[in-house]
Amino acid sequence: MNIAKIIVDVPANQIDRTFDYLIPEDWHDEDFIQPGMRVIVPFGPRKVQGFVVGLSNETEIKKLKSVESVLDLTPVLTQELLELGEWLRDTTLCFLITAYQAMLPAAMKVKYEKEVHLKNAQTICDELKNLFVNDVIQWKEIENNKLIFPLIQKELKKGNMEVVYRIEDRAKKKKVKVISTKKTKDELLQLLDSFPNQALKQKEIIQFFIDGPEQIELQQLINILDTTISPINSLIKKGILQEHYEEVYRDPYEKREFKQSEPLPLTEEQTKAMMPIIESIRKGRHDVFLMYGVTGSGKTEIYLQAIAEVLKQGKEAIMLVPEISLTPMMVARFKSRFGADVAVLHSGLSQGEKYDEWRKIQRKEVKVVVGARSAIFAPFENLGIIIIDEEHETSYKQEENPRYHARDVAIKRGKYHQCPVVLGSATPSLESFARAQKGVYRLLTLKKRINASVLPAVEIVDMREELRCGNRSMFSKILFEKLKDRLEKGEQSVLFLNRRGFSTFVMCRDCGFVLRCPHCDISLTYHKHDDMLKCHYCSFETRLLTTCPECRSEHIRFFGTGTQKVEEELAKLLPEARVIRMDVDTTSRKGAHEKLLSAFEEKKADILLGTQMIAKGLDFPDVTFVGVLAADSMLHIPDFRASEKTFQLITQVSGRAGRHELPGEVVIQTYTPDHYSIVLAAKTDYDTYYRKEMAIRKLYHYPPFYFLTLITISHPELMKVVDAAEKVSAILRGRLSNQAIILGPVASPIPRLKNRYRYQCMIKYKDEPNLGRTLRSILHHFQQEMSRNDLQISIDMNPFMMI
DNA sequence: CACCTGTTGGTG
DNA sequence: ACCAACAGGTGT
Repeated sequence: MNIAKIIVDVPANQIDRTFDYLIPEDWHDEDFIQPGMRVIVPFGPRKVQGFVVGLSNETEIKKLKSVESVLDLTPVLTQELLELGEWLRDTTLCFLITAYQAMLPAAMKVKYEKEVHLKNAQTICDELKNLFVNDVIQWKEIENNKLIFPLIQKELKKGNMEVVYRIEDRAKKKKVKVISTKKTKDELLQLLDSFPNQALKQKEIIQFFIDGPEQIELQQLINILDTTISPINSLIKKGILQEHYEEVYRDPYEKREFKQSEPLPLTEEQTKAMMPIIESIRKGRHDVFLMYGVTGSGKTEIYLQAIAEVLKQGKEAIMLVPEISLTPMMVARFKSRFGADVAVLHSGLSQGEKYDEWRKIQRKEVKVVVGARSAIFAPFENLGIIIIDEEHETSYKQEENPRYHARDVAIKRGKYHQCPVVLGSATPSLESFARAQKGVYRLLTLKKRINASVLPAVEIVDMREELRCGNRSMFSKILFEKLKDRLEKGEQSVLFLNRRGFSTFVMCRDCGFVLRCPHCDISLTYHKHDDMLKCHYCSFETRLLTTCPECRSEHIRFFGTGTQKVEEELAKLLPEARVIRMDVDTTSRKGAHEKLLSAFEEKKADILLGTQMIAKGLDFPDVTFVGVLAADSMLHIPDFRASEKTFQLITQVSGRAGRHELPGEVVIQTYTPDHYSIVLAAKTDYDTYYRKEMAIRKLYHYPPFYFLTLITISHPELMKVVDAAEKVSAILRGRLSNQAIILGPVASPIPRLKNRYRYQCMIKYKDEPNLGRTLRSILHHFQQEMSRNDLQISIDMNPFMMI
């Protein structure tokens, strides 16, 4: 085997196939190069990263180039993952290289640097020479410089300089300096006597090595002896100490202690739900379970015990949790049960920390992974179970290429490993529940909360009625009463509002002009603390205007309520209440999320006010009241899942109340108190909701009755978009069966985003075996315009975001 | 004919 | 994607 088949890191249509490379002779006999390894190969005039996907002895290519170097000593992708990548390519229409990159931590994607190196320095004038640092200059620094660039080009042509494509592997292992002694303890003792007395610190250090360990981490030594590096360096210079580097893992949880926890006793209902899973694990069967259990019914304990069973069989487990509920609480629960067997992967970690957690998995040093979406690609080779908690969460769908759904990947991997997949939720997605009803998934039901707590009492408040009664504030009378009541009792409340910022739009009272993002066709949100208007879809922000740009009027008013305004309002009405606000604006800093939550847990605040991110998984014993300020804020978005999302959100938020001894109460404020998703969520009547929603989905040809594919076409010029969109739809109509429903082209719900006009086509279909090929040929057809003319066509074969 | 600009084909 | 080679137009 002297030829490697390689997928190179060039995400383009024509390159999305293997290229053959010669394996250098020195690596032949030992089978050094294996499929799944990352390599560097020459590609055209440059060098790129690639993945070895196969080996061979023959090739049709005459003039083979050789593999330049390897980045890994052992494969980073298993055979299973290599095949999984092909499946992803086919099911999500991405490039194979994109699929492979998605499976690995970002640190393993190399960085490309284009540099110019000085070769014959003496022939080059000093002016030019001075630009170079150590005979090197970055291409980026000169490519746009009209004066210098031509001069450099000339020198390149003459051969006095050369272009070098440098590749940087970001996957740097963290190393620490370790200090040890060269001498024996007796020698050290002798040295100590002969040491000058003024070298106090040096003597202390020698004493340390006489009493203590053979070696110690430099930083620790400095801490323990409360010294600096200089006496240590002196001792090294004297040949008494020596330094070397050791590789360590960045452990994000290093400073925390986890008390060992034991399995909790299960209720009868829990046991009944768990047994089929255990059986499936023992028999090595690929069953998909849908565990439908009300909030607080103890699903997590079942997960933990199922995982324990898997570990007993010597196998591994993946547990997926939505990004926002991957709280320290959740991590602690796993770490305290499984100790050092757990790796955690989530977005709060730095690139290096993620890489280290991943490496623990690869080296088989852990058996359990708890993580967000991409943890589904954990390179385990002996999987015993995959669990997806809060199965209905939309964050399991990746909204960029590869546009995969972690649930689908989980089932695919479960099939490969012949292991069970458990989907858990209090509000299952219609897709999953429908499959459970059909018997495709096995349904496990938990109807009771553990520790006998009852589901909270829910009250719906009609805000139109409030307005009629003269209450113009954002709090209904009853919600305010309850807030005050909890405050007096010293119990905690959670307030939920799915809008960040201060005001959701700003309008001129005189002419009705609404301030919009110049790039996005979206109204700007006012943020009070910095007095800025911000676009929540791109990074645009601008100072608040005091006069209307249209009519010069000064009657600019704020409309719509965001979390910042609620916070301000609370400070006015309940000045004694301590409020923690949690939204993207207060949690963007690293660790802020965690800090705010633990402050609330330690009862340093009375009210937790927040968006989306406080809806899931939080479990605080003293929270007895939950207020949903605007239940319909989600209901009116242009998305067929709007009502499903509303139902789920209300149910989830309500579930935060009264989870322990104290009973909980929930108030839901809405302008549409009769909407079934709100009424039924208040009653926690999933079954009725399911039936009602299914009827609507059937009527309007939506999932789970039909499959969807959404094609979004965008371009800076409107005409180009319309033109391309019409062509796309024509191709679809020409190629698909007449059972497929093709909608559009129409302008997208957000018709302009980041300076690009957007049109879309939607396809609803039941069975369309030619769809994949048709879509590929569309991409093929437009590939020139896409690479040259700024046209973008994105195809989502199972969209969750309709904008 | 030098120089700029946009297009086209190929990458093993 | 990125590059090199090519084609065609402009200007001195």
